[in-house]
Amino acid sequence: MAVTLKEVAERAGVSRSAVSRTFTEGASVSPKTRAKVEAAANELGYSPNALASSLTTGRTKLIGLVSNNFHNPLFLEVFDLFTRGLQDRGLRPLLVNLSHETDPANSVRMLRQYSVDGVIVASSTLPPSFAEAFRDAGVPVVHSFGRYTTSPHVHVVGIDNIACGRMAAEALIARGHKRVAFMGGPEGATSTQDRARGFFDALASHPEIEASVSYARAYSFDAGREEMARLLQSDPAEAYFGGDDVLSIGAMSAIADKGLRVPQDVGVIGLNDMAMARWQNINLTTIRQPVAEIIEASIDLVVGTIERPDRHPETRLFPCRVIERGTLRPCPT
Amino acid sequence: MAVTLKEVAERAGVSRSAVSRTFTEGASVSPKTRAKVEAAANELGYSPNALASSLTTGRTKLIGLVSNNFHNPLFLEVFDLFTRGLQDRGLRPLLVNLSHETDPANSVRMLRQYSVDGVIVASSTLPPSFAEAFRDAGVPVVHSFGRYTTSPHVHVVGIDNIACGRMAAEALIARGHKRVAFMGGPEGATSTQDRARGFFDALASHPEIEASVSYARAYSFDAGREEMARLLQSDPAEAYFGGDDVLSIGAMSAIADKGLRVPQDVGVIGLNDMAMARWQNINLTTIRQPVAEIIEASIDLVVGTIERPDRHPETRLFPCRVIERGTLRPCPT
DNA sequence: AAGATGTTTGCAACCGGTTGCAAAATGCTC
DNA sequence: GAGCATTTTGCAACCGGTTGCAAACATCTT
Repeated sequence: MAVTLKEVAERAGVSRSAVSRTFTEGASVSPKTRAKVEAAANELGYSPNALASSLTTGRTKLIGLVSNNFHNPLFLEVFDLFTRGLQDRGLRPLLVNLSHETDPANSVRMLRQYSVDGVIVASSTLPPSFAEAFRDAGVPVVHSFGRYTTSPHVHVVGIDNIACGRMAAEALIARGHKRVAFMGGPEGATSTQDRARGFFDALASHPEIEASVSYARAYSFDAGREEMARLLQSDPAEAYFGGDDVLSIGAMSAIADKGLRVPQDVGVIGLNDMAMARWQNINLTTIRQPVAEIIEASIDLVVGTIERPDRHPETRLFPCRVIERGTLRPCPT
Repeated sequence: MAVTLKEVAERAGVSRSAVSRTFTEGASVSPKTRAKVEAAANELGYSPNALASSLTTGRTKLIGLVSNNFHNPLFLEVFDLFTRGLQDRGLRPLLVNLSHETDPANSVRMLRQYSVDGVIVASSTLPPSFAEAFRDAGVPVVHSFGRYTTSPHVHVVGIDNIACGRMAAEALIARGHKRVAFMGGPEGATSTQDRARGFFDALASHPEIEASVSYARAYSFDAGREEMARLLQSDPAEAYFGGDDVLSIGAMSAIADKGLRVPQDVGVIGLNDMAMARWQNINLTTIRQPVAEIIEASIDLVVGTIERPDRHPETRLFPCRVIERGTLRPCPT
């Protein structure tokens, strides 16, 4: 079915090597043969088989894009940016949906079978050991939206979740709240753990402020709504740091159902700044995660590691900032 | 770096063929050699190179998943289901983000370079000619969420958008509305054209009902909001069929800002039933598109076409149904 | 015009597998 | 244990490319 090198070579009256070289960047071909080859290739509609060439070059230009966040609207933006960013560099994303899988062995084996040049693990909930399994298998890897560790074994790109937690606490303090709370995602998610830690760190120097914590069972609307409904049954806090935007939106839905107003009765600050947060009917005050920068850096890093595999593991953290909208009362002036 | 067939063969003391055959379904190997080979393979951590074998078998198990809908929350569900469904069948999705590209030539060339076994075009806005370009190149293809045509040139799986438009009109009529309107997505999108057609078809037999139409510039929150804000400046209809859920949610935001209530002052019915539609703070009455069934059928169809490439183009349309929630007043009894 | 230099070319081996074929091994029957 | 059918095995060619190497060719000196 497909046209091969050999057919082009015969038609152009040259050797197979000549054809191969015409399609290889920086190979030695005279303008004359190149012209002959290109003419023949056009007539036949030839384009080289990337997989066959990968056998000898050792490069497939395939990048495994591994994620378990297929229910978080932020990740639609993430996939959009990753696929575009990779395509712009001539790379192809091979998507792996982890869903409930937590053992990296299968993913590692599968992606090695396809000889991916590198892997990007895009997840804020997977443990660092997941990405490390790829490194151990000799596959260049970066953990995007991953957890910061002081002695990383793999490249990590993301935000400083501890700093974000702190930032959220400070935002609530600055608004004069005396009873605040952190409503996290699942307790096992690394991002939740870190955000909680930063949140309470910042509050440590404010003993006058009462703080509490609870965890939703998932980063989802329903979980946020349920958890907030539960919280509102007893004595709720004045303002909540929701571990994620969707969670916060769910929480706000429970607050509204209870007949309370946001931000007058209960304040909410989210995290992520997904597209939906700025919808006027949601208008969520939140902490913005610079998704585009994180993704750019992740791609740069994986490409860099492909070129120099022994490169030292690096952590790139991007600063977040509070986006003022309507779910937190203004700072007293 | 990677372990090869040859090394396993040497270690097991057998020929390369023997090793190949142990990893090939249904090949002839004695239990004894199989055991030797498996032992050696385990010790070395060998797993066969899928790309190399594809050279001779002609199968890569790669499926191109082509889409331009990276801003529609429904498509997060779509990608989730596609990736899982493909993985469950041992296939690997190679994701292609079309963004602004409308010429299929590049995608076709690229996916042929990677010898994908088949392609799924997942888009409700691309014209049929897009998928046809793959078929013309000899690549098995199905257009998922595509437009129904009476004499299809490629497999199409989706919904009957004309029937959906009709269903929406009937829902509004049943509720006793006398002034209704269709607020579509971009006028060029095939899905919008068909939904409009069905909507007005159904109204043709109800001359007493006044109907109007307008188009938002995109299937997005902002576009829906803008368009509805414009509509509300003059004399609005009693109830709107929004061409899509996100569009409808945007429209409702404009309605709320104007101080009008849904459904008492203005009714809204959407289309898709994306996860968000059932969020209690949105609670959108909408027409449900059976996404999971569409995706299952798409995968079945592309797999079937890979096995029998000359298979006659087929159209599989799935029935939609109205999901009653809170944005349309109840039917008078 | 011969020699030195640089460029272009084809040969042949290789990348990591698969597979048709014939030889070797095995299992059965008598 | 010979004779036969059946299964298992290895050889060698092939899939569609790339690349080191040496020969062929072109270009430039002197």
